Amino acid sequence: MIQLPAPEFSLKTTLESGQAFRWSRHDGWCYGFVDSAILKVKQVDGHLLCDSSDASLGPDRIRRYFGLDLTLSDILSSIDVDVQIHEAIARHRGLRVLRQDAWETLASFICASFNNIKRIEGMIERLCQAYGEPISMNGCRGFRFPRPDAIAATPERALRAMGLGYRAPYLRATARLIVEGRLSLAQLQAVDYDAAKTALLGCDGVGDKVADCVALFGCQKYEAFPIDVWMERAMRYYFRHRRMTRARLHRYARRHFGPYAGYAQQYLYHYVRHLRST
DNA sequence: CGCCAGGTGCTGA
DNA sequence: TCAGCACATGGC
Repeated sequence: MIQLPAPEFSLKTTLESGQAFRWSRHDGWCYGFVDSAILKVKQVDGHLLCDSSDASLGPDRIRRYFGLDLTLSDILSSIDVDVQIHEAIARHRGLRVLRQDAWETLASFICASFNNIKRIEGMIERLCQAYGEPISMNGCRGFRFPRPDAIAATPERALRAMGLGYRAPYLRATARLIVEGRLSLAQLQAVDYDAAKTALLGCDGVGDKVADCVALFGCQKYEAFPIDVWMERAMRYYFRHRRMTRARLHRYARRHFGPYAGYAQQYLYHYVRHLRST
């Protein structure tokens, strides 16, 4: 059992903020995957208690996964530039942007387009059960996220049978791009935001929004600002009487919030999605 | 049943 | 550059 300090952090808010689609909760513990290992984790006071299926998933990677190596208060100060984001921060302080595996993030958000989170979770779970490697921890069984070559080798009709709909050919084509070496996900970690986004836009089924999600959640590009229907709705508040295309909203947001615009996006996204329920 | 969902690709102005 | 449209599917 690993214990690590987790100041300025809310595990629950972070895992429920729509960044990751494979976390679940059973009797007080959160179960999910970090890369290809199962992680069992719970927050107690200012610490995380962790148990992992694989020795390769150590404290360093867990700390990085949850973004605990960054000082949240500094980031939040830098984006706290108007009353809307101020309210979102006040309500959900502790939310952090995850650093997930780039391939899993890319594949997941291709599935996420024009879709709802419940169904996205179901689609991904079926993909894992059908094409991922089985793994178990303390008798708890699960399936790893399928590797690109497994997806690339699967006929389109089989992917459609997983409920992917028209996204099936997109996912397969993108997997092929990676298998054939025409897109290096490792490279995306090293290059800057613009270069990473341009490369991602070369994938089938990847437009501005999905590319920004992958850049932000899978490539640590904190200036990425994904705009989906919820964010468009949220930002309408910023421009009450003007019609704005997503491209214009995107330009504005990046300039307005600065190098951690992605954090602002995630706080605003979570905030507007919970306006009704709280 | 109708509406919505962490949109994209394509077409035509 | 931007608007309009088709695209699959299931949750609510």
